Amino acid sequence: MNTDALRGHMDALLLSVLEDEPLHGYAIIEALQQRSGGALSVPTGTVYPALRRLERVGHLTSEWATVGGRKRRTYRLTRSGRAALAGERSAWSDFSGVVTKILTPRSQP
Amino acid sequence: MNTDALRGHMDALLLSVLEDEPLHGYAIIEALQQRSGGALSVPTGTVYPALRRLERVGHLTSEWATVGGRKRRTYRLTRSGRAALAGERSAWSDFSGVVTKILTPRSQP
DNA sequence: TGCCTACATATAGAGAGCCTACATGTAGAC
DNA sequence: GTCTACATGTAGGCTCTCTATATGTAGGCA
Repeated sequence: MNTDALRGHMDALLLSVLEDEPLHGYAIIEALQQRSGGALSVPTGTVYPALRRLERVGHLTSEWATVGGRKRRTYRLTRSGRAALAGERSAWSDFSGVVTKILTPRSQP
Repeated sequence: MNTDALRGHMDALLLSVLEDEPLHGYAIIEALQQRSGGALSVPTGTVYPALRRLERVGHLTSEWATVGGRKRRTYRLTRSGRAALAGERSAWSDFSGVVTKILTPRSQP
């Protein structure tokens, strides 16, 4: 799937996978892949900058950890992030409803 | 609604409103507004360049007409455009399914 | 007569955000 | 010793949408 279509919805996806538990970047990519049934393969060059952007605006916080000799930066939703997620869900609902409506064929009007 | 979220889906919408009948740019904008129940207000600076782009790649053809002293450029789907529309619908179905799945809360897993 | 709104098309410049490609390094399997 | 999986990050480019502006006609109204 062309993730270019995700433009503008990436934030929602990232916030959503972080809702239940904190994760590091690599794990987030895997979570997106699993939850999409393998359809979504988001490149690292998209995820890492996006996570930093979300942290910059206050929706995420991060801390470094070392697990098995590897350094991980684990991201966690802030209160603001949870609010943003709720907003994104609502926006997605509206948006997808409108697009679906317009895309639905109306052969016999 | 923020039409920036439409990035990547605008083509699908334009092709879809042109499916049943040829329309000119201004009428396309009104059609999008009506079909969305007033939620979508796409600026002219988005629609006109997009139509030209779709014509350039062969999904649309256009011809000038004068109606009531005003010049209109009426766009019509080509065969390639119909095929593209089918592809866009399928892509939207996949895309929205994946996003909805990931955004759906999973409180009790 | 002059102004305003609706109709109608178009371009320039800016900005956002996603992409590809590359850089760097560890751990463990073979 | 080499390869794959794990793990993070930056640089530069590209596409598409946005805002703002320009141009012009038709018709209503004062």
